[in-house]
Amino acid sequence: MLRMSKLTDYGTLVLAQLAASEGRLASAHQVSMDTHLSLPTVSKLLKSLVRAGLAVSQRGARGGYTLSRPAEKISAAEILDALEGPLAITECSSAPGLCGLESSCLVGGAWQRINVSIREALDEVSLADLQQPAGPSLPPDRWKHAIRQSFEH
Amino acid sequence: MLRMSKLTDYGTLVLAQLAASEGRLASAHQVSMDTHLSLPTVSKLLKSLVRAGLAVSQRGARGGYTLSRPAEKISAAEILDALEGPLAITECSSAPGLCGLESSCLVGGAWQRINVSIREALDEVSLADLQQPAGPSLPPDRWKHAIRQSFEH
DNA sequence: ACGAAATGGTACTAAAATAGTCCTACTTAT
DNA sequence: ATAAGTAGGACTATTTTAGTACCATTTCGT
Repeated sequence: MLRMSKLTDYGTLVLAQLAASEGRLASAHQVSMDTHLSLPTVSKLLKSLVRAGLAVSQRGARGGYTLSRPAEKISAAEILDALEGPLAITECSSAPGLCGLESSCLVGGAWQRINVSIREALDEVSLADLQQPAGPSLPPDRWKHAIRQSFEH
Repeated sequence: MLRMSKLTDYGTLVLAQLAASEGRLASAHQVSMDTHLSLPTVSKLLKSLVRAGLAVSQRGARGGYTLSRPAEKISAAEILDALEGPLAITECSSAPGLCGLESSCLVGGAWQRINVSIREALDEVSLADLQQPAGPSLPPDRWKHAIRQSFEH
């Protein structure tokens, strides 16, 4: 239903691999081997991640990549932002005025509100969390009512 | 960041319009006028919505569409499902075994868990909620910690 | 100083998903 | 009978996404 691109998914793997390297420099080649993703793809992703400030690079022979900060301080939301850009759940929601139907739109900012909610929630999930082996398959019930509550004012 | 297709967004408008017609039949033509969306597009959407069971149709002259149930009983999750299919946030997450990297994948079911969480939350939002004029711009703080909590076990 | 091993940046191509339209068949009220 | 509708599918164009390749730049090691 809600989708993120394959590249973003791969990007998470790449970041997880860097996290697993614990501060040591890892070359694109190495990461490619470890993740079983093609080198050009890994390379492209690492470049984006550096530009976004999630990873840092060391150039030259013996160069490579590391995380720019501990995995605990990198949020899922940042990963999405880095690799998908600041796209919003609907086109209208990225900026006001973009939507020609705005005035007559019955739905107003509903999806937008949901989007904001999801975003804030994703801010609270770190790369370290993403690496954890599968937790409980069903999230707590509180979750279930969370978006709901954002509509009750 | 997380995106849904334009058509799904339009579909929400169409449904909202049907809801606004309060049980009276509305033709595709009428809905098209009211929403300012092109007739072929509206038509296509309405057909999908009928197939998905969210709307019912009356054929023939004077025919048209209505919601299959009150707006309060139609969830945002159902709308997504109807118009986007049961796509998941990542490819892996739609079915186990699809992902060739599964065994070596460090990220495991993390995004999947997030996906489930979002989905359940969206189950609790109704079409009627979506129609409400903008509520508070910032959702309650509880929200902020919701996904977070699904990682604490 | 030189060469090998890296990253940086960009441009390009191919494939897939999306959006949008059109046509024909079927149904029903007047 | 005819007009006003929906049903369904096929088709096309556009846009996104994925993936690759190329060349420039930096740095280590000898």
